[in-house]
Amino acid sequence: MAEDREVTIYDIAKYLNISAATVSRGLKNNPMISKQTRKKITDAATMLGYQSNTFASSLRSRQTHTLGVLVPRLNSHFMSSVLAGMENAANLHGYNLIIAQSLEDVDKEKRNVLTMYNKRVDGLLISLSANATDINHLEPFFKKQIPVVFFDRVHSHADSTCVGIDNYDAAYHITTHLISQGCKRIMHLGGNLLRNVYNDRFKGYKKALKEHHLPFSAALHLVSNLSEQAGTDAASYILELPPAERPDAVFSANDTAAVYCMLALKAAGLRIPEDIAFAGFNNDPISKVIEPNLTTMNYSGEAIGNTAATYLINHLKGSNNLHATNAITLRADLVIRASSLKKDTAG
Amino acid sequence: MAEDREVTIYDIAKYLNISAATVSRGLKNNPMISKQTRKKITDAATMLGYQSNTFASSLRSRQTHTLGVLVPRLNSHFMSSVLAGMENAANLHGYNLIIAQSLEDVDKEKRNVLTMYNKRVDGLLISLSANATDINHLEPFFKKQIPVVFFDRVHSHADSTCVGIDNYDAAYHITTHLISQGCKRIMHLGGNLLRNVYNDRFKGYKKALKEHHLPFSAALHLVSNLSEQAGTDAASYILELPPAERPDAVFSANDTAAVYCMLALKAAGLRIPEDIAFAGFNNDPISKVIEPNLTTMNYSGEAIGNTAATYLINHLKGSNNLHATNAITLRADLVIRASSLKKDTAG
DNA sequence: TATTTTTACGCAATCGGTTGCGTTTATTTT
DNA sequence: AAAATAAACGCAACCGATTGCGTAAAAATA
Repeated sequence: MAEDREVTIYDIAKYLNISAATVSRGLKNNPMISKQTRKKITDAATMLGYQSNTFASSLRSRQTHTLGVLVPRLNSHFMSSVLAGMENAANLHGYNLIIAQSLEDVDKEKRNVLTMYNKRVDGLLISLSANATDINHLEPFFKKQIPVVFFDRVHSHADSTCVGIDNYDAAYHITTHLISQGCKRIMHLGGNLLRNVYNDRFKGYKKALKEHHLPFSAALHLVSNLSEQAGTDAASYILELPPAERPDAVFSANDTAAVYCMLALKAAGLRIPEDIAFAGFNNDPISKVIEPNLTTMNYSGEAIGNTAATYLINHLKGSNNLHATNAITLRADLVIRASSLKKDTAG
Repeated sequence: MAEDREVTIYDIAKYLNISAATVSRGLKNNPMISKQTRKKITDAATMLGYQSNTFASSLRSRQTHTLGVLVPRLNSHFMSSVLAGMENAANLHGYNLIIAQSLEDVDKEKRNVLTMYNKRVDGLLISLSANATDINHLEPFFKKQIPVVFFDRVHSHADSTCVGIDNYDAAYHITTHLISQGCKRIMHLGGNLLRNVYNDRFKGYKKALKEHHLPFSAALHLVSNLSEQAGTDAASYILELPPAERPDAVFSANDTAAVYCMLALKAAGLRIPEDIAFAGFNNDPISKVIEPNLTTMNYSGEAIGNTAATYLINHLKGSNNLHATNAITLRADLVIRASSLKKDTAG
């Protein structure tokens, strides 16, 4: 009873007594085919339950309508928002997403890049793993002119565009805010300086210090993976400092480390923000739950994902050009919450 | 200089003066081909920079080595963990993932299912959207014997397997725990009862009540989408109840609603757990940040994702059978934290 | 050495759309 | 009405790997 063979354009052609070529064109709304014929074709297609075979199509046309997405880790609030944004954009334009994670491992990143390449993705969206020192593994893409868009953890390249926020500026503002609250010894919990996001935040932090004639102290700059544990460790570090050398504020490059640092310091009896003010980065859900609520930098992962994917797709469709655009910077705004409010705002 | 054409098995064949058929077989380690020839083939392949064309392969072999993943929302901690688990399993076995989200909309779910079908995924991993009343849209898959594995938000079907936890049992235990702490008026913040996860949790909650001769009151059962807003709304609802009718505990079907309910009640001056105890579900990161820390049900999204994907892949490889297995239940354990500890544990 | 069995490989037909180019039919121009 | 142009469609060769079946060469057996 159930037909085992797939319905093909040849079946439609036979059914309508026309050629398969016409059917193929008709299904793609090729103006070369008359309106009436097109209608007949699409009608017959739905009638017969036709489903286009993407392989045959991709094989011949060399287009997959698939985008590769490579991220360090899938399971973070930020990254899942990015993916949601990308999925929206892709879905809207008839593209699919192949998603893989490098788990912060360059070797896995390389393997995944190769897989994406083999799968002939039409374009690649990538956020680099922590320990990637170069982007030589992307050469096959550049060589074959397959467009690459970096997002968040980017790496400048002549043939591709970067989508993200201005981390330098954001960190500068957040640090300035802490200074405006009267903080003078501001610690920075930073990430791997190989990655632009952490490097830029570090630079923005230093710039703000310098501008306000505050000294930069290496003792107040901790580099870690910004995990929960790293936050807790930072707290221990702070508590072990001689009271006179303790920071009166902490600017963390992400909310997770900030929150877990706060929790440990609160447990040790420190008051926030009176004894030590806090600011994070990301506007992660936990920043609205910790008490006092965490001052942080808000930017939309969904917007980043959506923008990056849309931009890539538009490039593929020829309506814009990656090579002309070096970077797209999205808005990020400082969300001031109780964790950093030392002075009366009424002041 | 740069060759534009792809390197194909024909190039390898020509290079070695053998047939393309032999090359094809040699690349797949077909024992029909002698060891030496195989070696020559693989060597020539890497030498010439050969990359297999998956379309040609898929077109002919009718296998895509791609799994479709369809989830309600990508951006939740739980779901991104699930995806991470799936990605691991898929990557390990040489499979790829095509991921899409339904945004809790059946229509989008239907469209996505169709896309996956068109993309000829080898199998489908799906968690149903909130308002899906049936799974008729999966019929094409069942009809074509393409394996389907449900996870988390499942729907029993003769031809597929469900992977998740025992929500009934988990809710029963969590409610029993609240009762053991002396709570007598336990409210339940539940989700859409169409979905097994919420329905089962509701039933488990009721069973625990009944077993301890506590009356079930519809006034203490709120159904919502369990969002932040829903949690806040639940708090308002509680505060508006006559003091005598107020619950002395809340069991929420997820952590988000629980946490936002707690925040609002705390702001209103209620003490947790003294005035009202709390328990959530999911062990979301926020449950460890809220004060007091939230008692919740912990289960691994990664394990669910990994198990579901692995099981599907094994089925595809023929080493196990979906039809024989109705459901796979993973472990979930109660994590007791301060939000529900009314009695001295030393007691 | 003749014959059977194995082993190793080649032939050629797929899989199902796509597309350059040629051909027919309809429309416009002179 | 004849000629020129445009519109609509068909032919057939792809795209690159897979695989059933056939065959030549090598090994085993008689």
